[in-house]
Amino acid sequence: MAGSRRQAGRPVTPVLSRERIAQAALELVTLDGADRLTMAALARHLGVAASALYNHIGGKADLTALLQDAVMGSVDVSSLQAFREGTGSLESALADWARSYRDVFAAHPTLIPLIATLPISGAPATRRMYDVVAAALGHAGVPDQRVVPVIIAFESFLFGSAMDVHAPASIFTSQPGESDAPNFQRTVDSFTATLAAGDEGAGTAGQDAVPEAAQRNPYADAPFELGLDALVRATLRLVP
Amino acid sequence: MAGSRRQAGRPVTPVLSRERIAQAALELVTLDGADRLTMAALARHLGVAASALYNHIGGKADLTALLQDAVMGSVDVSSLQAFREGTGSLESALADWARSYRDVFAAHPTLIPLIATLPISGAPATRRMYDVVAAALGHAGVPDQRVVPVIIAFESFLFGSAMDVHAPASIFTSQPGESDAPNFQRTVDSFTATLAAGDEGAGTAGQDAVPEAAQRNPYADAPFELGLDALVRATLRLVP
DNA sequence: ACCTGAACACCGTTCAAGT
DNA sequence: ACCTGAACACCGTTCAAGT
Repeated sequence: MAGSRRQAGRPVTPVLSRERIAQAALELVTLDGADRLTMAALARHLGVAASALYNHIGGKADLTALLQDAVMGSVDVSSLQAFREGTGSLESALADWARSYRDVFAAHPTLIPLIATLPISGAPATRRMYDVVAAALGHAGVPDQRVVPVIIAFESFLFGSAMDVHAPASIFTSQPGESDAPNFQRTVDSFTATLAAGDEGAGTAGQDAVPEAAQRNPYADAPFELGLDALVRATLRLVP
Repeated sequence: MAGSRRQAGRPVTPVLSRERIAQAALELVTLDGADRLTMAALARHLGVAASALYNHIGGKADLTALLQDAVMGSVDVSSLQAFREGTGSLESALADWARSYRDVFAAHPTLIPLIATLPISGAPATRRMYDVVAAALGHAGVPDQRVVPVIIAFESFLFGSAMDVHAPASIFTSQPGESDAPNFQRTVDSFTATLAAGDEGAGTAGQDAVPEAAQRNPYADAPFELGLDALVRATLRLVP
């Protein structure tokens, strides 16, 4: 216990690097959520003092940028790449990419607000992803000046949808007292009833502070597919 | 200076209330952004000690719920209401509502991550808004079990779009060094070129810590209108 | 160059003491 | 019931001191 501390002063071989820090941060976020990603916790996870991190990263904003690239890099663009090379349809390639994108961020919901408003310059993996999407859209015949609006419209929807995955399902369980909003309540009941067939009553279980992916809102998938279909159709309509 | 402090003990007439707190919080957020909304700052704004707030609200989460309702209540649903009563088209009513929704949250971008994942129970103004939307969709002939997915798909897109309004415009100004992502870069140039006509070079001005609405991303509107059109069309397609 | 450990100015929240 | 003020366990960040 007492002897396990590293002595002060420069170690013979560096303990940290931007890569090690990024990886540890991603592990921590995946385990505990971004709320628990503090400089102190990250340092503990790496076995160093918190101040040691500042030898490698500029601060917490810099750490966030590292995380962004690590997460974006795991979005699956293989279908789009294949389409660009002549295999498959734009329709299914876009859908595959969008579902992967949403899944990746649904697995890290607390990261979304951090990442959604971040510039992509200096985030190589992110730029690479955009490039593949742009190339595929161009290959399909979408006019150049329409490509960026398409990508951003998708992205806005994907970020929002990823957040919705973790909206508490209790959105739809109205309190006995509050029977205002009768129109909304009726449509909610109708919607949940259609899902109830073939679904064990998901909702009441797992209340405590469970890590991220735990309480997945079962009502998020139908809206996602509806919006995705709408955006894919709009994109196809842009091809002359 | 020395005599302006309130003495300890219960004041003859209460200084605070949930309403006063909510209003002050909204003022503070509008002025400085949600980052600067701390219990201490809020208390200072109200002229009380921070601990006094806990006599009226449960904590910061409770404060956020108060804010949610205050903000949601300012979304304009009059077009949807008019449509339900027989005036206008669903198409334009939905678009009016969506633009208002986006504008409201674009004015409070830092609030989005807080609100997007919040339950709506116990938020009366929010429930009222949903009710109007649901009633309008029902009046147009959208089947009951499809109403909720439509609303959530819109909402996901609207939250994402509101965030995009405040994405730094520098997303599109690539560093001289990084000329990877050539496909993306070409479409970016093409997009910004089409906007350049009739636009004073927005972008380089206003770097410092300006309050919320200051740096509005000029490239956010075209993607928003594209996605909005896609979702409106998808909604109309649901009417038998 | 790269680490430790103390220090600083914050944060949200609790609680005894006052009226 | 409703306020003050001290206190607690945090936060991110800085910096001298070590090697």
